[in-house]
Amino acid sequence: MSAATTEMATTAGETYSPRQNAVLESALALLVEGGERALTTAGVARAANCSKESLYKWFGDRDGLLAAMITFQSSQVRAEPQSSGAVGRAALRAQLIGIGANLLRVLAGDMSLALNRLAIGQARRDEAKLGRLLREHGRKPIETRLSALLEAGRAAGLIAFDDTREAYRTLYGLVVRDMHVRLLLGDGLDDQSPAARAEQAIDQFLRLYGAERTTGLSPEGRHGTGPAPERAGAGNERTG
Amino acid sequence: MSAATTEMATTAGETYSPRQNAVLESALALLVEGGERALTTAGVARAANCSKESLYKWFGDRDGLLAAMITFQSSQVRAEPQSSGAVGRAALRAQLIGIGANLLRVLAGDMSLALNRLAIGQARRDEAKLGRLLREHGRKPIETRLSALLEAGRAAGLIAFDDTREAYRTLYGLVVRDMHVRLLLGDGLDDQSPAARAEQAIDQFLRLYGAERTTGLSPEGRHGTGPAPERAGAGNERTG
DNA sequence: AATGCAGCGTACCGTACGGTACGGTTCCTT
DNA sequence: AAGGAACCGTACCGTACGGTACGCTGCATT
Repeated sequence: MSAATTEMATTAGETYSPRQNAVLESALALLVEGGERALTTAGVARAANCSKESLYKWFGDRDGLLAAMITFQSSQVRAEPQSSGAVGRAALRAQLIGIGANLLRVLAGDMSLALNRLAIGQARRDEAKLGRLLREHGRKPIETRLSALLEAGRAAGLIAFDDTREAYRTLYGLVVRDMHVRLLLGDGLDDQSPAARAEQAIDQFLRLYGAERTTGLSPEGRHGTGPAPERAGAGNERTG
Repeated sequence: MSAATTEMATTAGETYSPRQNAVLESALALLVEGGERALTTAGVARAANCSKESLYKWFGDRDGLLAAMITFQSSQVRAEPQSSGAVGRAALRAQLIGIGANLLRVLAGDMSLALNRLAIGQARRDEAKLGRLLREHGRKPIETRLSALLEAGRAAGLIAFDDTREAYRTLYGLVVRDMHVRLLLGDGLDDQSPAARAEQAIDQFLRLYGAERTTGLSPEGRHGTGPAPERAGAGNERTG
């Protein structure tokens, strides 16, 4: 923190000076510890040993600070080097399980939960600036990476699907289920380890999308989306 | 509002008088419209034409009001009469699709989103009173209902699973995927209709758990949970 | 050495909110 | 008719927060 204060830090778009980074880290720590209510401008200034005036000069206002925290945190996160080895059946499975387990660990992390709670708490019916930022910086990357892997698997003839996004979402649902929202609501983690959970989910996914051995499926059973019986649900529950 | 102010409203646990119900409805409307920041005691009092003093007498403090809003809202929601007709293959599928579509509609509703945003925004790493309330009142019911249906299907030999909760969660994940969190973060709805989405998901679920026609699955492929290769994920992403 | 800039710490201001107190009104009870 | 309970509307209080202004220090340039 003392070495090089002069270096400008490649100011590309949303990058900040080292001093500002340190301040943002303090703010993030504060957020993780005490939630949004702990994120007062005075509190951040005190925790980071900087002046409120500097905060406002650097980030504009409180919302700017919150936005900066999100972009900063996501910039800190670099995806692993994408081990793009040749894809075999087992290798694909292993890679999917690895990414799935990683996803679970990320979502269950204190930092991720705190930022998601912050963005969700701010979101209104129409406006959701922080939410958009978080979707853009937090979810897009993993979707891109997973989608690429899925398409590689398809190219290798290991899995079959028409719509990549559809397949990705199914995979996501099988892996994460309702864990994320439950954690956001303060529930505890599952007893199952991320690796075990991911393995189970990936095996289910491969059972649905695998193309290695033509199972005894009815021909129309693969991506059926035909007109449904509709059976309009009777009740009127509203409290998910 | 004038008719019967004397009737006590079966005061069982968390029930309120008609006047209080009306106040809570106003508060909920306020929450849906403007988010948590719109939920000031003065604002609620003004919107409901009541005095702040009454608010504090009835609900204790602001947190008590928030809790009351959740319990009230969930009390308003009664599950549909559970059409417990005889279960056939098609009937089970139709019922599952109906419940799934209903679930999607509920989760995407303004009221549900507003309450979830409220509870999530309040939640901290340790304390999450509202979150627990919401999980208890909002999610338990549908889990119970769906689980009962699944077990009925299993009893009829239509589907096979060991752990009901596991099966329920898989179903939930296939139906909801990441839609809920995306909506909470302010994203728009999918273009796909709830009914179509539910149908697709249920068909996937039945493909995984269906027992009607023994498909060409490897014997161990059903609920495999054996020790995994572990492949510890390399990266250190944190920003879900 | 003189100058200037960036930033720290503090004091300050206006506002908005949670919570309380009080007077007046309506309606029920006796 | 008298008394009282519930409740509305408003005024009030203390606090805490977002945002601004100012004086001071340390460092870099020249």
